[in-house]
Amino acid sequence: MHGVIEPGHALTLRGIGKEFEVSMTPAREAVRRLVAEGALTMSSSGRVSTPDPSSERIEELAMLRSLIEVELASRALPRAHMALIERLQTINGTVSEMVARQDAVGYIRTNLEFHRTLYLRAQAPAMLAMAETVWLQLGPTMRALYGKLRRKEPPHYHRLIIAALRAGDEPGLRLAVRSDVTQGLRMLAS
Amino acid sequence: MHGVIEPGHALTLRGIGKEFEVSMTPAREAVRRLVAEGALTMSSSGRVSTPDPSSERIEELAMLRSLIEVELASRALPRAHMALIERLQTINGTVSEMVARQDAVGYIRTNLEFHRTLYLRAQAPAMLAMAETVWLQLGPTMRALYGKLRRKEPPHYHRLIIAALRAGDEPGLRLAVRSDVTQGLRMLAS
DNA sequence: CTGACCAAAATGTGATCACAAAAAGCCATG
DNA sequence: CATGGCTTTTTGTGATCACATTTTGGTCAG
Repeated sequence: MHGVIEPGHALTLRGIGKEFEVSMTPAREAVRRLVAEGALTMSSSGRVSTPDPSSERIEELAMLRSLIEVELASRALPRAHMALIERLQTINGTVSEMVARQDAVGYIRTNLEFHRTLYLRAQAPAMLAMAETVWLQLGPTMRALYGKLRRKEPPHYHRLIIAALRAGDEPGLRLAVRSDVTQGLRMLAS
Repeated sequence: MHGVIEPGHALTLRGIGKEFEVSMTPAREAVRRLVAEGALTMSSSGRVSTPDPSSERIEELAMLRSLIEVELASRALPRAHMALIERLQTINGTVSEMVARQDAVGYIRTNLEFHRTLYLRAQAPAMLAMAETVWLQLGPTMRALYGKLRRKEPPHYHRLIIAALRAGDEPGLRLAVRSDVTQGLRMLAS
């Protein structure tokens, strides 16, 4: 989810087992789960690797993020108090720091933390779980994306999200979230 | 997914293994996958059972169906030719037959087949997979719902969907799909 | 240098087992 | 008749093994 592993990287059950000092059985169960969630892909022969989605699939996943996360943000809006907004600003500061430090994994992690913090307020665990499933599928891809666009400034749309939350502006919030989610991935898909 | 098992039904690894004439290992892997997809829930002690979602969770899942399936239908619309519409009408006839026969499982299966047939035209496998994951979570619940409302007439909104497809009416299609998806589940959630 | 072929190594699968924890019965006690 | 405690049974977990298949690596012919 955090882009620690690049797209298309192959994994083996025995390798995972050795890495975490367990036998093949727990490694197999973990891999099965991750495959079911789309975090890993399994070839016809049973080998697993991180997904390397086509641009069409990336576009679909971006649309799913947009659909689900806009709804989550919208549900979080009426419950977003000052303490939450301040927390989001703090996290956003960390995001900027990661950008300045050129830390791809740190950037992805804190960026997702920003979104998750907001969406937790929506009190919608099933929808949040679904959103996180999509994040899982996009993890390696987001890392590759970060390497491509070499951004130097912190995310613009995060500021718009915070501003819309502060103003209680629902249409503005929906637009800002959609833009933030779509922005980077649209570039990678093309 | 088809409501063969009622909500809250408990399953055991050895029982599943015996039922399908395999050892515990394949049963475990299947259960792990189904738990990851939300088709089964796992207690803290590792026992698995069919989900029996709260009304809040049902409402969330209905919203997810609505968000995803409206988009799928919208994408399928420009590609929906006469052959597809006729096929949908045939399936819809089978749905009516299942309603008349009071066959809950048959009704759920053909109803989902109606939706899947339409959405396949959207050429969006990731979105379709996500929708099917939601169906999986709602399977047992839909069976319980069918027992509650004892419907006698075939689904009204399916006709609206077909009519909108025929007319190329996108707003009408979106509304019809949203209504069809929400209709039954809203009743169960309350 | 390239490609095909073959041997060797690596890998996933399914089965079985021992063990600890949890659930289910069961019995005595109030 | 209900209830608390104890025993028995059931259940999931992790480990290990044999086996079939796939992948890999190297070698040789063209």
